[in-house]
Amino acid sequence: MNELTFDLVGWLQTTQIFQGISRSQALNLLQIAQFQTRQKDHLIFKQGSLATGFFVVKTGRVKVFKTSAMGKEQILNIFEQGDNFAEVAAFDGQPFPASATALDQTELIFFPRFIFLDLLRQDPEIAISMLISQSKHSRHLVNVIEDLSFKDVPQRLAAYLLNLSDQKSSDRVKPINTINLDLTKTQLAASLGTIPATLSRAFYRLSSEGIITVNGSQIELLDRDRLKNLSQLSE
Amino acid sequence: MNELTFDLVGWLQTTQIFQGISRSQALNLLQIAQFQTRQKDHLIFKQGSLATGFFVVKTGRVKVFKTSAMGKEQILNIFEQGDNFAEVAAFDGQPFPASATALDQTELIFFPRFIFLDLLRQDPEIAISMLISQSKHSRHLVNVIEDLSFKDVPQRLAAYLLNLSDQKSSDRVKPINTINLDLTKTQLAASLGTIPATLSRAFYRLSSEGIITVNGSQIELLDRDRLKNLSQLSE
DNA sequence: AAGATGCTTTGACTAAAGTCAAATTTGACC
DNA sequence: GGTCAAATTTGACTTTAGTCAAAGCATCTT
Repeated sequence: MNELTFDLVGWLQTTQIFQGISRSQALNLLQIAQFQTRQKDHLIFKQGSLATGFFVVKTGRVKVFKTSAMGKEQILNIFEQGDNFAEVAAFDGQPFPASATALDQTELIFFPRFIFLDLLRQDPEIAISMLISQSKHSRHLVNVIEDLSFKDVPQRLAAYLLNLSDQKSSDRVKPINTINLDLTKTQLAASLGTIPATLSRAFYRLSSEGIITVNGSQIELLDRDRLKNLSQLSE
Repeated sequence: MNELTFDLVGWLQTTQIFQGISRSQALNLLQIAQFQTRQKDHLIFKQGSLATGFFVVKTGRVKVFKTSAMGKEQILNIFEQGDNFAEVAAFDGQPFPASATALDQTELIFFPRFIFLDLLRQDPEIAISMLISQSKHSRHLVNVIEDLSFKDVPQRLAAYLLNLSDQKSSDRVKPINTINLDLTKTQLAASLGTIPATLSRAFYRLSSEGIITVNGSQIELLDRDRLKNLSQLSE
């Protein structure tokens, strides 16, 4: 057991999906797991290709997205350290319903499908963790549908900004109102189901109404109440 | 073991989620399961309420949907005989992300959360069935997002009609081109993320272009090729 | 520092879909 | 068969978002 492996075991036990796993199980898993790295913007898998397993993000971020025939992109989810993704395809054995690329330089751990299915049979607790994880992903997808169906672009932006601020403020008493976008505006547009030009106008609208201040990727939330109101009042 | 119970055991073994379950396990399950019926249009659960388990549809159909502050409805999924739904909330213990009502007179089997978790621990195969089922549901949600983000209303309608026709034709050599809508047009609008007025205009567009004929809820697909083309060429 | 590349913003325009209300059709039930 | 309520369609209009192209910024490299 070299030091690298030792660290990984402990780390793996902190992930959502493998919390509660035993050391020896984790070690077994890591024998089988494949370590991969991806440079920024490089492909991890492509929509329609055959899925042979799923991934856990060791470092960096991954975007999972669909591309339309006309080249529009819709980001479905962004995964960070400790998140697992692409379980869907790993379980039903169908092709990936979406593509994935690295947003940063990224280290991934890949778990082949069949081996993982064996593990689930041995340890139902992992299956339950996986079910919980899938539930979270489903909730997120339902949220995206809700946003697309009910909210206009400024409302989706307002909701995104509040969310981002809440995330960054999670360990504080008072919320942080000056936030830095963790995505380029082009990527943000693709997350919100729109295009850069329209997002730009949404930023303009919110600033001209005095709700936020925009300075490049630094956004200041001037009026959380109005922002919240806007994000909830929908079609 | 009365005759009713006997039938149910066999039936339960044919559902996606309990296929492969043993007779004795199925019997145990049915001891715990709660049988419910709902009249047409009656509520099954409401968005935000606490989830204590999940359902299997015995007969009838169930729509799962979100409602916006302004009263617009977005149907997320429609479940039929043998389908399970609301697992998401059953697993993570959070409130239901959406509401559900019966589309027809409906018989449901309800499985309480904790008892089901026990079962998963005893029988990992059921956990795997559940993971596969969740994967299917996730794929469906991704499809809805794709439609909302990439397709205009006539395109979504075209895709829906083709899909419906394919479903009904599944056991035939030649596809059935005369189909009956299984939803009212108001419900269909809510499925496609639009409103009745807009859907009506989409039906008009497709008929005026000679792609379909509309006669109330009976639709004839006149030109499958153009329909397919339309449904795929997107933004 | 200059250039090149890629991201973002803006303008002018078009197209899509929603709003609201009125008209019409449909189906269910006496 | 007639009546009512609900569902659907239509019309006139407004709002929202997309298209396309040009201009403006930023950043990274050499």
